[in-house]
Amino acid sequence: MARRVQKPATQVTADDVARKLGVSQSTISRAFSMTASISEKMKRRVIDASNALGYQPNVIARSLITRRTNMVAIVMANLVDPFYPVVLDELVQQVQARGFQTLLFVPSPGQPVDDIMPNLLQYQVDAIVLTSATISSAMARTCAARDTPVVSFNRYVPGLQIHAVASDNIAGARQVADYLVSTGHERPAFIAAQRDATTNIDRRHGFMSRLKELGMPACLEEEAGDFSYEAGYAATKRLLRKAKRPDAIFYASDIMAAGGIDAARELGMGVPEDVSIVGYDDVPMAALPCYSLTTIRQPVAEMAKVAIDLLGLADPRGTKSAPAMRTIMGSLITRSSTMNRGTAGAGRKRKAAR
Amino acid sequence: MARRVQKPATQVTADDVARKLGVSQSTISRAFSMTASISEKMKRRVIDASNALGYQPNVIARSLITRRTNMVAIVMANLVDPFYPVVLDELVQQVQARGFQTLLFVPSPGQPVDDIMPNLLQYQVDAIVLTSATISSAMARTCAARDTPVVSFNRYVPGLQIHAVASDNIAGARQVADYLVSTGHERPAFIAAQRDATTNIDRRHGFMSRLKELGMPACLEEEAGDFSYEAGYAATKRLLRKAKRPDAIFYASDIMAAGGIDAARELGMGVPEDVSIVGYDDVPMAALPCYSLTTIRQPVAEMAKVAIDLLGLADPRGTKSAPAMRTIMGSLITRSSTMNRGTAGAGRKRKAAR
DNA sequence: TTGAAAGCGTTACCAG
DNA sequence: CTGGTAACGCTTTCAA
Repeated sequence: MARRVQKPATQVTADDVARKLGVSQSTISRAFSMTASISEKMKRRVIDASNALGYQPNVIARSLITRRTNMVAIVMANLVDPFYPVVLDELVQQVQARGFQTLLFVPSPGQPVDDIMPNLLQYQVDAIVLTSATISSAMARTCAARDTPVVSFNRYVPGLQIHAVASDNIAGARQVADYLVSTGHERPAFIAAQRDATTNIDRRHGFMSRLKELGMPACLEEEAGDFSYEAGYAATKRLLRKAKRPDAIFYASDIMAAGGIDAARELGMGVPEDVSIVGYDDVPMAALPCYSLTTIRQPVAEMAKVAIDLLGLADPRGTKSAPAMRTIMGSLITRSSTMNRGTAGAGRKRKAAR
Repeated sequence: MARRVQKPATQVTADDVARKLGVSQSTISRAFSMTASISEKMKRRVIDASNALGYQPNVIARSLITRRTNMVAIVMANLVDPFYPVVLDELVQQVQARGFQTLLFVPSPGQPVDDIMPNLLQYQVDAIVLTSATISSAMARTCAARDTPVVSFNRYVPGLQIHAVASDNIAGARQVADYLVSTGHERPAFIAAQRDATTNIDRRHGFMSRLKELGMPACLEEEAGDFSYEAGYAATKRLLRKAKRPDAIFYASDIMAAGGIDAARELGMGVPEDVSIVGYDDVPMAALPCYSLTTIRQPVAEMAKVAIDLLGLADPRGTKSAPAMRTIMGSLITRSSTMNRGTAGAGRKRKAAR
């Protein structure tokens, strides 16, 4: 039996196609470019021969000379919170729709994003999307010097010279305050996540300041520490065990609110009978019957579109726009984790009278 | 005021560093290679000068000559099912831990993976991971010809010449059958997802065949159509409205089972009092108090490790191993969506007697 | 250990 | 419209 000769497994190049057709290698290149001029007939011959030989242009070699890799880096610091798979999905769709590919980076827990940036820049990505993560201003300058646009999704750092897209957290939180007051709640509380996250800061501030405007006395507050189910659960237990219990709790995020609902129920309290619960994000989970969570819906698809648009991928070497901050309006989705407690003053009586 | 000259924004190359140091460009290259021989002193000088100038090797240029991009493509057909974010997280961690980067592809709904493979191969990725997706045998041959290893995660196609990793779906489903029978269930049912998905086929078969072995009469069955909450919900409503109702339902996946629990409750039935519910995957959601779902836990971290190991990324141009199929044992996690209905025969009486 | 030179596979420019 | 030739930024022989 003849020993099978090992196939070289070397890749088919434009030269191979050129040789087969007896034309120059440049011609092969032109057949795959939409700007170069080439006759229809020749183009057909090249395409056919390429298919026959299994030739595909090597985009790595191409990007060496065009200086564009057609890759967008997406940094995802968090895949556990159910909000982020949705975000990733939308971002990737937007990237791919523009003919680009996604290079995904997931920092290991605790790893600062600045650490992975050099690595990422080595790959010569055409743009960078950061989700729930920020970089130092030094790193922002490095990116600017390289003409690599950066957009921060769902977070921003005031003064940092990069693009940013977020839902209007302040306006959203104000809507929650308006809604809770108009439905007769009298002792609202806020459960906070990371102190320094802009999402947390703005939602807290919008909520608190609007309550004050509405003449509501001091709002209760509890620090959960981070945006997790467990943190929301624990903070809620602490809060509801206090003497002066709130009749409504607004959380910095949906997943925290879910933990809150479960905590309240475990304490024998009804949601919304004893306490109304409001989240922020409108993750898929919020619509489940066991939570049926009133929340602010983040328009993720639109936010993703705006974010990718800001990168200006369309115009190669085009004018990089100045860092812009875009905030997009969310909308209040009312479900059954909240209830109308009667207009302020009439209070519980009105409900009982029905 | 002098008009500022526009910075060329050209990247710093090894040549720039070489010029500054008065050495050859090869020396710069050697300083960043761990195999090349270079004096410690020179290496220091190069590294220092590189930092000063902000030089970082261009990995794109490197990969053109090394023929390795250090990129692994991950194809994620589904990010909606909560099982997949977990999978993606683990896979990316494994990829990054080996010093590789992830090129992520999300096919648009309905787009066959075969369509995006050429695109993906153009990027010269060193390996490919497919999750809940399959490719044609022609495409598998193309990859083999290019020496690009492919592993299918959580799905396999018998006879297809690519690696595959999955939990032992047959054994897992058998465990469910054993458990339900031993806890006194007498009318088990199975709710199926896609007919052609190997996960569905194996879970169904393992369950059915074990029930038969245990002398259980014909198992009820309902087709949900796909692996979604909505499909599980709808199929459960159909099933529970029938005259002969099951006392336990095993679903092809957790998210379907969650839909099932909600459907049962909506019909006024108690879970587990009226019907026990069992899922498969052990997604984070399964542990929530409102579902507290009995399920088979897929050892995702271990599966991801095995999958990436199969790609043989460690040895460059090394011996590509023959296509292997690895199945990994899952474990039964019992929670309160199931209950003990007493040993068969004693049946409900025993429970009532307590 | 170091330098010079030859590629890697492509695009882009310049003649014809 | 087509063919030659010079990059792109790097790694890798081969000599010195």
